[in-house]
Amino acid sequence: MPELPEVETFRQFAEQYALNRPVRQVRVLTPKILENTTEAQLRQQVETRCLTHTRRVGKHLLIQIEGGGWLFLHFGMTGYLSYAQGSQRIVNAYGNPALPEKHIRVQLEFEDGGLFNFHEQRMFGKLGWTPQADAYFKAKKLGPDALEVEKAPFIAALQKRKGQLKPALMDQSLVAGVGNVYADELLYQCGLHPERLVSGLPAAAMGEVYTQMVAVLRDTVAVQADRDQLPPHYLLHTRKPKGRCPQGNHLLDVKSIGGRTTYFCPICQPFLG
DNA sequence: AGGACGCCCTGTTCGC
DNA sequence: TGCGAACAGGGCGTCC
Repeated sequence: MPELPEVETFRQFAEQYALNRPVRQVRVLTPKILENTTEAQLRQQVETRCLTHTRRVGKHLLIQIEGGGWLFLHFGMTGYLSYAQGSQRIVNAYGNPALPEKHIRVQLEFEDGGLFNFHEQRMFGKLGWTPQADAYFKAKKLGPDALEVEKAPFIAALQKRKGQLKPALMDQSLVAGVGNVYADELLYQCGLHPERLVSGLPAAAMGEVYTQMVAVLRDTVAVQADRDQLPPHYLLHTRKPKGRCPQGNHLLDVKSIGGRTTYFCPICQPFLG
């Protein structure tokens, strides 16, 4: 499930493998993955040119094309990148070399024979071409990136919200990049119940939400989103049915909140008004 | 208008 | 044993 740390890892991967080498050919293996873009348009915009820069806001990755425009990538819940050179040296993103070499939807072949692949099993992801980065982010109604936003504006935005805490944090227009898994993680680290109403939350608690959001996302980016390398007190290690709280061994509770499966510790995250 | 909810999609897991 | 139902979930459309 690519959230901010995974997509940041993809961005770094793209920086390493996809920039500054002329594209010989674009292969669209599954045209349905394209958004607001035809195959012919994509080829016309990318072939013979180099990719020059990357940008990321939340879960959206943009790669600038020499001479104008951007390639945009969204990874849905099963998307990832890979790179292959020759018949050996297959490299996968986010610290997971075991990802299958399957479900390639779009492939860039460089002049030097390198292959840069966009994989997406479940087809929730999208790829396409857009002329302007900022217009793209605006059209997607993205709020500030969760690792760029500062504390005061984050708290101010949260204070305007009603409803439950977890769905608010997952709203990409409030803050971009937090998905289901890291929303559960940061609330666990805060000791806050995911159904807690935002309206009843003191500003100090919102400050703690901010602090843990940034800490969890930074920690995860620092290990290239390889979750096995995260500290043992992280919930995501046991975030599964019959899993137990890493800090107290309590049986985790699981329920659907805002339409998403939510894991939390009923002891460490008690429900308060 | 903001919040709640159903749906898209496909591979895997579960239950009868 | 085998097959169909349930499930996972980011984002968008729809409804109130």
